[in-house]
Amino acid sequence: MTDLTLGAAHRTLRDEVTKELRRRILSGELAQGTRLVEDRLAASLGVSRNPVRESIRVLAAEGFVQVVPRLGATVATLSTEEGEELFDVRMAIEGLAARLAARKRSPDSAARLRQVLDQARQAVDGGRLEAVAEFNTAFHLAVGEAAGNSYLSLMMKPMLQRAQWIFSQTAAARGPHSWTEHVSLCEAIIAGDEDEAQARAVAHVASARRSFLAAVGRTVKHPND
Amino acid sequence: MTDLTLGAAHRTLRDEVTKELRRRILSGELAQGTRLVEDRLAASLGVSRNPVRESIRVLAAEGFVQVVPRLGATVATLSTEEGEELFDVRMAIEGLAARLAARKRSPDSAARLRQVLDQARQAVDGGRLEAVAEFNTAFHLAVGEAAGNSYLSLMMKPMLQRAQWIFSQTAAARGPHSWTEHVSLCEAIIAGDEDEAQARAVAHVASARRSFLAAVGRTVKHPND
DNA sequence: GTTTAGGAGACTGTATACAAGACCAGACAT
DNA sequence: ATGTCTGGTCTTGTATACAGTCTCCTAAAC
Repeated sequence: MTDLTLGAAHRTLRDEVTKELRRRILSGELAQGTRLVEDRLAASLGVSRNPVRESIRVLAAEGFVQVVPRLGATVATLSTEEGEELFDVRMAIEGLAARLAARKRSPDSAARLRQVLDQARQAVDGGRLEAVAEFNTAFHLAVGEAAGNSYLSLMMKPMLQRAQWIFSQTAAARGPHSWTEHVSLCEAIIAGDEDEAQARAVAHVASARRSFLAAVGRTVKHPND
Repeated sequence: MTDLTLGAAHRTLRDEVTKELRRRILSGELAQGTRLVEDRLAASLGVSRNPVRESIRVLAAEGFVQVVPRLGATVATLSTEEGEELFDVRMAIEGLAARLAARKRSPDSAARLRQVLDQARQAVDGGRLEAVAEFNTAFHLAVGEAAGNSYLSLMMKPMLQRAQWIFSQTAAARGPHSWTEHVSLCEAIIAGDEDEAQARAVAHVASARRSFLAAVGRTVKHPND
């Protein structure tokens, strides 16, 4: 009898392409505004145009790609203002996520949060910057998962990836304070203190916003407005 | 000189199919859990499978469709708990939207809000229930647009459509109090009173939650403020 | 009676083919 | 020089074709 029909987790080219394109965008390998020509992408990935097209639609729905009918798709552009705007949304969403996570605290989610924090710490110790960014996103997402709200999780995933994108684009690395903020947020959630958890989450995002603005002030000139 | 290269707003089958499938889902024409067979949909819409496939990916990203590789797509199912969970997210998001809209108030957005409210009122007077639902969603979306936050708008559109879906599924029609709540929220935004606007928005969503729970036939509890 | 092998049909995943729109460059007219 | 026509080319939109896999039904074996 077939043994793994459930656990198979089939790999489709479409999913692989989506992951790869998203990775290229988040890493900056595909710069903002880059034209996404289906033929070229398909050739460079060794697949046909169909999986590429479907991936582009998904990335467009997530906000990473802009599509204009008949004119093609480009990597979305992110003005400084749009980057800053995201932090407002994050404070609202992640504040809610932290509050709900504290309310619904469970041994499982606590273990999951600690696990991700530990992976992040190891990445920090190892100086693996790209892994740090990954686990940072994973931690915030784990908070969302701990909230036990499916639509919240659905929303948060692209939102957090977008935040990761913004940081990679602006070269705004977070310092060690980001780590301590994660720890205290994690503790508040595990302790079940809703108000404290929400406050920690909001403060953390506000702190990230300051890092972002500082980095923008350093590195970016303002040719447009 | 070329006359309309910009305003063309090209129609693609993909967009038409996406709109039509979303409409069928929101209207309940496609019930929860319905299998979405690409061949059949393509035939019923008079197109090939490709536009249908791309539409399904988009609807999946928006949360209306669940896709399992190699097994196909189905209309998402919405448990009572998941339906209720959405209201938590809405309170956070729409509260933020109302606050930002009040902060960024402008004659344009005020006119837009009043326009949608007027359309909604006409639909109410005419007893056009499906139009009422449409304009209700449009009003909430207009608040999001008035906030002047592009990512917030991007998030809110599927979220509000999902809310509309939930109401159509549970036959939880909102009474006239929904109308007066809209008006007072609109006024608070135009007046620029951030705290009042946010409070009105949160209260409105809370009111919607009560209608939902009443329709579902469960006792209203107050797990959160 | 229950279980298991196997095969037919159905459906998805992927590739290829064709049609139509958009861009670019050069020719031509004004 | 400016403008606009025209052909060629590139790219997207859509359709079709084929391969792989899943489901389900049937039948044989225990």
